[in-house]
Amino acid sequence: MASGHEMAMGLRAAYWAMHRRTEAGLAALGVTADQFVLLSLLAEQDGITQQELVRRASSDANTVRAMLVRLEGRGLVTRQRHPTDGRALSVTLTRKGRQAYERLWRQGESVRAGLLAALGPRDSDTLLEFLNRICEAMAKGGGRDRSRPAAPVAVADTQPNVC
Amino acid sequence: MASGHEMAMGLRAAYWAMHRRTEAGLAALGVTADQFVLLSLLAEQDGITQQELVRRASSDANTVRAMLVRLEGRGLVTRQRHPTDGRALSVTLTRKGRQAYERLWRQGESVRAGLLAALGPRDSDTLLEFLNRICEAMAKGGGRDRSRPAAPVAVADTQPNVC
DNA sequence: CGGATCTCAGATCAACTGAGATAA
DNA sequence: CTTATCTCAGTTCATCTGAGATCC
Repeated sequence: MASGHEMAMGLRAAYWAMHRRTEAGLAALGVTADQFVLLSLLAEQDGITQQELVRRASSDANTVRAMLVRLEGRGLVTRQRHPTDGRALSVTLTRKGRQAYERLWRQGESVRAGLLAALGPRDSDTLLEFLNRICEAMAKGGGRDRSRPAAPVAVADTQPNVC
Repeated sequence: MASGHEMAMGLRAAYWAMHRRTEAGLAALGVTADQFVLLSLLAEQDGITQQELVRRASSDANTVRAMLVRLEGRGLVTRQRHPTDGRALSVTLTRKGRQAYERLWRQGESVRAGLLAALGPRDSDTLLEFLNRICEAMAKGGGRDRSRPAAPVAVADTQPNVC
């Protein structure tokens, strides 16, 4: 019978094993696994704001900014004022960034294949559902709020959440 | 149908959600979530070597050393020469360390309860099995070996592995 | 005005590299 | 001699805090 502590340690072990393998595969191309996450989110939907990247990458505003500054310095992304919201920045992959992303994606093929092969299609779906439930459970109540008293009466979440 | 990329992102999201909640809960007691992992491994089995901690914590020898130096500086652990292997150090919780660990453990109760409640006992077992399979799959082939040409003909692993 | 988005400075920690000491 | 364990110096990256600018 699994304890909460075992689940936590198992999650940790699996995440780090995956992260290290990804990192090792991508290192030759000069991009970290975390930076690749940002690039892949931009490849999926270009022109989203930093805030959106923060949410989707399960990260932090300052961290994402620092990473984007590095990526921008290497000419992989650009940041421009958002057309309708002057506070926000709209982040886009450059041509070079997209080419780099495609190479990185191919480089990570073996990791993704390994994940799928480890569980098979059926259990992969189940795992994803379990992980989403955990993410939701962990997001509730412990989120270290950086927005003051939280949204008051948000009727429905219009934005798709990471969980 | 889940893709390898979705599994990776889901694993990332779940791990970080859990990690952040743990970190937030433990912050008041001046210990990071990663340091707590070491303390909990020592509470489970005292007197193990740094190398053993590295394996069980899914970490790195230099990282573990740095963390132990901090913990030792705060009087939570001690390190002494291993009785039979002069190369190794045997790490132990001090009285203060064990007391701190017990407080930290209680502080993390809500996180562990949240994990269990999110899946229930049956699915928790299933998740643990999935995570172990992923960990094994990721450990194969991509481990960035720091031991030269790898063990040659190890008949059976005497040490329990993290995966 | 309050709230959201981003910037900047600064600190801490974790992760890693590479070289070396020591012991098995 | 080779391998394993740990030490040490130094680097990079990610994370987070807190203060402030700007815009909605």
